[in-house]
Amino acid sequence: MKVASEIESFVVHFGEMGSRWGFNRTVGQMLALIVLSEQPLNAEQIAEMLGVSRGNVSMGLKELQSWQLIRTQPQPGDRKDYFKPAGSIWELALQVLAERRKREVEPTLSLLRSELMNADNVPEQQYAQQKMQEIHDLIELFSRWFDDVNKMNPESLKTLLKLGSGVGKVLGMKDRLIAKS
Amino acid sequence: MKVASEIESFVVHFGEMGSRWGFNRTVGQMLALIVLSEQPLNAEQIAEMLGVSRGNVSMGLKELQSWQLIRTQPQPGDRKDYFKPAGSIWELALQVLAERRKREVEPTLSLLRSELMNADNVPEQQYAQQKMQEIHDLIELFSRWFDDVNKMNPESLKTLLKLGSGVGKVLGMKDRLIAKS
DNA sequence: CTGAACTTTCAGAAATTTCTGAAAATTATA
DNA sequence: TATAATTTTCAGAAATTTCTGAAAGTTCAG
Repeated sequence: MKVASEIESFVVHFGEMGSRWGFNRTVGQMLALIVLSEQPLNAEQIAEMLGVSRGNVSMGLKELQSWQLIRTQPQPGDRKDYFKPAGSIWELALQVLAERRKREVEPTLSLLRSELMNADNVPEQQYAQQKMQEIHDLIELFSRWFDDVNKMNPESLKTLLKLGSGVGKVLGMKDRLIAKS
Repeated sequence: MKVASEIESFVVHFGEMGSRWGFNRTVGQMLALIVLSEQPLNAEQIAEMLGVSRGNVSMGLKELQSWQLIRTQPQPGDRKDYFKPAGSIWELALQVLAERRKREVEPTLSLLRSELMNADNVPEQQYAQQKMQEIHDLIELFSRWFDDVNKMNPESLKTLLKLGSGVGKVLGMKDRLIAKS
């Protein structure tokens, strides 16, 4: 791989991690490279730096665009497409979560809803149906929570995350507070 | 697959999803089956129901145990191992998240820390290093948050999730509240 | 229009992951 | 201790995913 060795190990590692986040090794490495590069990169540069084929890079770029993680930046006097991250690190992370929810969580919720809708009322399936209901409710709770906090501005969100379970202490006071207001 | 058809489609779907959560299709299906089954199941029953080999089930059970998602339950008068979920749906979900953090997030944080530690101070890498620092800080923030809320009891956690960004409104009142207490 | 520059496509090859099933290992019973 | 019941292991087979690179497609300047 033709990048500074300090960066290489991160790019490689990020490739491995990428596969946990819904895209394959090479796509993960491509994203890492684009994020760490101050200048936008073209397909040929990426292929060269990662030592993979031009065709593979083309497919990977398409995938990263479908995730809305990168976008093109026209370079004056050059017909090639140059790519840069579609937002800040923070925005990219939220975008990955949002996209995964759309691609994975929504279909699961739909399936569970329709299963529970058409459920026959036979005793030997009641236990399974109850578990499916619990799973549905849990996923929906997480999903709604994410949807909600995703709308917050990054600074508020950071504050919220830093507070963590400390929020619980504040919550305990909420009723009292509201009564006083 | 030898299970009620209402359950089958969920088990199959859960298998697909499982692969996004760190284990393969069959392991995902095995977990779904064990979770939906009121009675503990033995390896032979699972192999039979999913139509996979006994050896495959043995490996899958080992994996689910290493994730601490299932445990054995001795059945009087039967030498076979019978498996059941290691906790409630809620506990299993948190366990998957906790395990993934241990297996994926921690190594990434370590790598980033050591990269940033040994970073040379050469100008052409400053941008990349700054991005790595941002990624590190973001991951650490999420990680700490999760660690923290993971310690909450399920009921408080549910309340917190339901409140979502509504917490923001309460937070704005926090200083005032504390001043009054 | 023509042709050079660039990108995309996709069939087959390569790499990787998962699965099988028979043999080895383990465990309990008599 | 012998043996029957059960689980684990793992080499090779099968399935799946990813990658290559040449051909087809697109775009645009002249």
